[in-house]
Amino acid sequence: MSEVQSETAGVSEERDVTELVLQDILTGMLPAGTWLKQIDLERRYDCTRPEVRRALDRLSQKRLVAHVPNRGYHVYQPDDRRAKEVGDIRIILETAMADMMVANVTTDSIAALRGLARYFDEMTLTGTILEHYEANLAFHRELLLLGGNQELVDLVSEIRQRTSSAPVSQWRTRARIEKSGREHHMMIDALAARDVEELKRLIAVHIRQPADIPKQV
Amino acid sequence: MSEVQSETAGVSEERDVTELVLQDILTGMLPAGTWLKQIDLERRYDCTRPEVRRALDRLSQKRLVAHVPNRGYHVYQPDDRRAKEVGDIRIILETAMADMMVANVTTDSIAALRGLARYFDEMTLTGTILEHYEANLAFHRELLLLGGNQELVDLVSEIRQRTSSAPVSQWRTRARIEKSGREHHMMIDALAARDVEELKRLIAVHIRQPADIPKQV
DNA sequence: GTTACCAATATTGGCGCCAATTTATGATAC
DNA sequence: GTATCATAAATTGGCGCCAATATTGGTAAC
Repeated sequence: MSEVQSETAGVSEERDVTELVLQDILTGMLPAGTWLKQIDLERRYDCTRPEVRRALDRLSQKRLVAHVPNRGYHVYQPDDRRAKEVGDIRIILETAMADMMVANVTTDSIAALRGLARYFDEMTLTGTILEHYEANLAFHRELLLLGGNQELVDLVSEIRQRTSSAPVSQWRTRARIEKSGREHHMMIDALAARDVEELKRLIAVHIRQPADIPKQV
Repeated sequence: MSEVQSETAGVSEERDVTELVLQDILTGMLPAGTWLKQIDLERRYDCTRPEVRRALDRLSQKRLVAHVPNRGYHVYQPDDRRAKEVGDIRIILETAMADMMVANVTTDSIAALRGLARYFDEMTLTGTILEHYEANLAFHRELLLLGGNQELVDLVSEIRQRTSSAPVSQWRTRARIEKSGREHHMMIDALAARDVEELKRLIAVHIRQPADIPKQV
């Protein structure tokens, strides 16, 4: 009864292995193409074999890792065509919500968004990759929530993961990250000004991540 | 060695249990709210415990069944709000593709669609619920394929399953089904006429499934 | 020196058992 | 007669073992 639940990081032990592997893929700690040997994961996350297997199965359902029968699982190699298509889908969904967002916006939600945008900027400087990634997610989640379609919010979060498995290539330059931060604030401005068309334009540009990425030869 | 593999449906034995459970949910053979006891499924599909568990885990990831720890899994109770939201998402995605569809349409694709629409009509009369469901899926898949976004096709197929778990309520009346069949052909007509706006309107109406369903009191 | 084949090792993946928890049933007390 | 508690049955879910398969390294032959 009076048993201590955990020492310090007890909660993290409790957490699902799937989440841990997912995070390591998203942060680039497990690069694309890496073979995920069950024994390695077992030791890495200090968990049992069935837990590892369930995590791998779930991630392969989400198409984040690929499964080759009798060979194992490896991190999905990002595909240019797929990345573009997922980007297009996100633009369709998120710009379609722009009207609703403007209709539902309040001073409170503006304030909340501004706070999340600032938090993102902070994390750019002081946070870990994961914190930064999640700050970005939180902002876009809050923004989309204004659309009033909960299912759509979840869906976008979901498909977001499908190509962000290439965090290195997309978030490489500091210039790009800082541009993202500015774009967040510009979106809030457009929202406050009730300018639907400008908001749509900004969302599309933001998702497309225009090719200012220096082609490393 | 000369052992007979199976009596008749030998191939179906080889198939994934997840698919089988999914089909039974979709066809209404396992109604919403049903508790899916592992032993029952084990016997029903003649498979092992781990197979059942993996199937249940996958389906709960897809939000088709709900998991209550230490209590088991049960078929998801369809939620009106969610159903509406998923419908809205489908309308956004599928109407957004209308321009591309019209741009990419050929006489061959018209012919293929016409064939699938006719096949759907046939299945209305002679097919099983599953065949009918799949004929419908095949038509919409082929239609969406014209949009040129493979990821979007898969995504729609996926989210389609999220609410079609209430097949009874949506496909109840024969009148509604026949109306669906006619709408398919009207979509093809609009496509052949390169009429984007009409196509969008038809898609929206078709997905929305206007309330001609007799409210059973 | 190189290539092909075979053996040893490592990894995957299927299967079943047992502990923990929950639910149903029956008995007893009020 | 009803409510409550205890005991028994059933169900879930965690864990580990073992067979099947792929990979790697070594050896021998050309």
